Amino acid sequence: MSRYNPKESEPKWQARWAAADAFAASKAKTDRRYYVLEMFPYPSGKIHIGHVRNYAMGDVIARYKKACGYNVLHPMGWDAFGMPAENAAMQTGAHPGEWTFSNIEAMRAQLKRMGLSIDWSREFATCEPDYYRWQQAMFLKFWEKDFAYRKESLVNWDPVDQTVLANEQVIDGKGWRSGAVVERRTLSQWFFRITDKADDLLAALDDGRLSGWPENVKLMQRNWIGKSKGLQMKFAFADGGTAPRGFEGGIEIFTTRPDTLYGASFIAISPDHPLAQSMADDDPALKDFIAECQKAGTSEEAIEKAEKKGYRLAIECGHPFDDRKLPVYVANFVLIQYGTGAIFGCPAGDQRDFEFAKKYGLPIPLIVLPPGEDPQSFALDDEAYVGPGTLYNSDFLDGLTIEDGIAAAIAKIEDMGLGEGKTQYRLRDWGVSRQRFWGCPIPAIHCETCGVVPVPEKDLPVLLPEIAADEFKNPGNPLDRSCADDWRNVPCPECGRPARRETDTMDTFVDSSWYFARFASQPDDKPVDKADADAWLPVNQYIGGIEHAILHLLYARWFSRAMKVCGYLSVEEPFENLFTQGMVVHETYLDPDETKSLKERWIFPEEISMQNGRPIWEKTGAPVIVGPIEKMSKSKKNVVSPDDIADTYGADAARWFMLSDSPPERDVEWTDAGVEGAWKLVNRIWDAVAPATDALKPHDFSKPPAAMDEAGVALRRATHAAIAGVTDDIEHFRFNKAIARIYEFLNALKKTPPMTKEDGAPSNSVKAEAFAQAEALSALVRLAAPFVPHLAEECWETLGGDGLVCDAPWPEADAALLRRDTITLPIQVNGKRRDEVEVAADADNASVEKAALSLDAVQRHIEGKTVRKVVVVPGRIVNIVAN
RNA sequence: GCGGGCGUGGCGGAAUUGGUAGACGCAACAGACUUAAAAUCUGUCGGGAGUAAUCCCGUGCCGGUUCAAGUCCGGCCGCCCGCACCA
Repeated sequence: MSRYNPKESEPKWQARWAAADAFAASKAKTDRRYYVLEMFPYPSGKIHIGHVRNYAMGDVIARYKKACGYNVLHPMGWDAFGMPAENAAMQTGAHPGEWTFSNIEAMRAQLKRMGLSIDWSREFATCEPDYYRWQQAMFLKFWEKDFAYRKESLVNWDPVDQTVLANEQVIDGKGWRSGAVVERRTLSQWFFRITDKADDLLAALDDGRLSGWPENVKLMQRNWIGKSKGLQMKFAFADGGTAPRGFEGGIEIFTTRPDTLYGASFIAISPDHPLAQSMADDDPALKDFIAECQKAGTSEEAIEKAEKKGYRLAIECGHPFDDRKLPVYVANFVLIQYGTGAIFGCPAGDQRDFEFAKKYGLPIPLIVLPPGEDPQSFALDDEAYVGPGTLYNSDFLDGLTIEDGIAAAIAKIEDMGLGEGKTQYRLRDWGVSRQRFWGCPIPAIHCETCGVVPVPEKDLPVLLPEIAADEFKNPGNPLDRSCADDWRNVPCPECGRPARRETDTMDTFVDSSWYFARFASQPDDKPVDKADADAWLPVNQYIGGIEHAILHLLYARWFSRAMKVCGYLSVEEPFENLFTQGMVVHETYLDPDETKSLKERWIFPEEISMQNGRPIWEKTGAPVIVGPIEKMSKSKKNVVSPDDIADTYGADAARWFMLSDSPPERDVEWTDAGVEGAWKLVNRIWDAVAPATDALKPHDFSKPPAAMDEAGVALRRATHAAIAGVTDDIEHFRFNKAIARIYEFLNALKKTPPMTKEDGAPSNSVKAEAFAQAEALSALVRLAAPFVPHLAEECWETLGGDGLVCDAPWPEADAALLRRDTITLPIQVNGKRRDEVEVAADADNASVEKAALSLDAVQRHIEGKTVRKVVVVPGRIVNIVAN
């Protein structure tokens, strides 16, 4: 019997699929369609095993749905703009585009080796003008609709890389890449007005529109949007005469606890608050204080340890309800980004305010009485009280619960015309400007006379200019240097006078916010054709890493809404079902030589061999230190190459291993033993199929023979149980269990005596037993096909199946074979299993009880006792209670 | 600090959602084949007692509900993730 040879088989079947155009999504037949999408890769250079896991999952779904008769769209492309290309350019002097496209070439070849059922005709890269020009067109539309706007904003500025950094890219106050201390600058930046949709983005998480999303992702988005209801109100200055110019009206604050207004003892504003900035002009000490606040780290520890500090201003505010005067501080713990950048301090009800009041000797009026406390004797220890209770010392609020107090206080303030109930969001508008070259140019022109003017649509695309390779070696954005003057200097589209292009490009998250729509429809005169996009969207199954739980998935949801308003498409929620898969992790290995720096001590797994169960470094023959199991990363060198795996075991084994054992949402550890196990499985399937040449041919599977021996019936039952089980498991993303069932089925199949002639040749008879075996093999191959597609084709051909197995229909379970005439019930006495009994499946409780009580083991255990109760759970269990 | 999740053999993990704990795989051990190894096949494989039949214990710990708890409830311990001076 020949051994299965993936090196020959895999390229052969890949070529056949391509020749048959097997995975092209049909444009016409969208009534029974299914759109499977895995988050498209950044072309970093090479596919890693994590990609293999991600795409293998999507491929199982895509192949399964195709077999079920769906018109499947399963595309692939490249998230191709971004910093790494520019960093590579900085190092090598090559154009970022060159680097990107050569990576795409390499990675496409690697992906094709994995045998994915991709419709490659729809492939694109976001850095291609055919893609980004439509992004520019939509940008203009968004601008027109006021979804895109410019504003001055405080940004994290990396002085070495000379670019703005997202908050996530600032680590301990330093740039994640350059390590330079990040500065805070005010820059005029482009924003998308995502906060306008905050309420709907939040509502959809809870009203069933995203019922196909995992709870943890929804929770993260909920927290990120961070809705809180409260009161926004103005504290007037106690002496209007002293108010600085422009701030005469008072200080606007936001609070979620207006019920505690009587507990107010000070007002605090952020160091970045305009009032603080303005007053600092005449107050050098305040200026110093503000500068000091801005220097402080933003890391977790820095915040936790940071002392509450304030600077008392020479102004006071009046209390809205009585004649108290409240001092005004600039305080380091008040954030400009949230609410109004100003608060009223209620020390008794807020720990930060409490610490602040203690430090500056401010009063701490008690206003919430915890349940069961005596108003005369209740006192705070060393903490604010934030729990439930009744309001007191609060005039018209006395005796109310916190909830009622909030409503009453808001009503009163509204009556007085000082403010109103308001909902605040933590979510901020999306800053999309990046001072980078390798991104989608923002189609705007700055004119001294006309201001910021949109590039006329007829002038799109604004292409990235040709830049001499040398220029990339300098930090910063070449678009904003003289080398780009030919591109940068343009006449104003409105007045015709000399003007300058916007040199910022768009955040790459913009590129990935609509690519799924472009996969569905790629007209050459607009972003998408509405009818085509509507026919395919929403994506039925989206699969990707949990690291995109917030930003990408939130931006894409907003972008769909914006596109809908602009008339490009009709869906608001682009992803019907979302699955977030776990990472691939691997052991790390370290050179024991501690004189080297840690960074230099990591060793690639391929340099390790096992001797007597211990890892040895081939280079030295000496043992290495086994480090922790971690996410595969280049820096720790704990990576394995999908190409090497495919060379050794084939793509099928790699795919099988990535989906077996661990549940898909959990991390999986890559081990050599694991992939070897998968390789064994490939061979076991092949060994089961190989002797059965053309075994399918004599049979009409729609007409099972009436009579069959016991082994045949048992095999048919196993076949149909496997079909039902695997189908259910795939539907529910339980690939590890689907695989376990295939193993079980294979074990059952191998226990059945082979039904071939003695000389090993296939039986051409239509004997019932041969039918059962042929049916089992046919099902086995089709059930395994989504996981190990190349092997399945080879098997299908051997068995004499019609056409390609990737075009074959999914097997259907016969319900009659899933039903059992008799079942085995476990029998418990006092909750402990003592025996089991075989009864008719439809036996009534009385006869089951009788059968159970007649068992020897049961009699032994109830001897000398009285049977108090017999619990019969039909089809499940019997429990006899005796004492 | 706030929010969420998880804890099952040597390991990855199953357990139809309250009903036979340990499916399936990996590793290990024993045997068959082989001059030998690899591959393959067969068997054993949570702990303890016993020749055996069988019995006792066992899902992080303590308690509770129930005929019945890995699963539900309360309280601890440990690990992981997200957010974080959000007023």
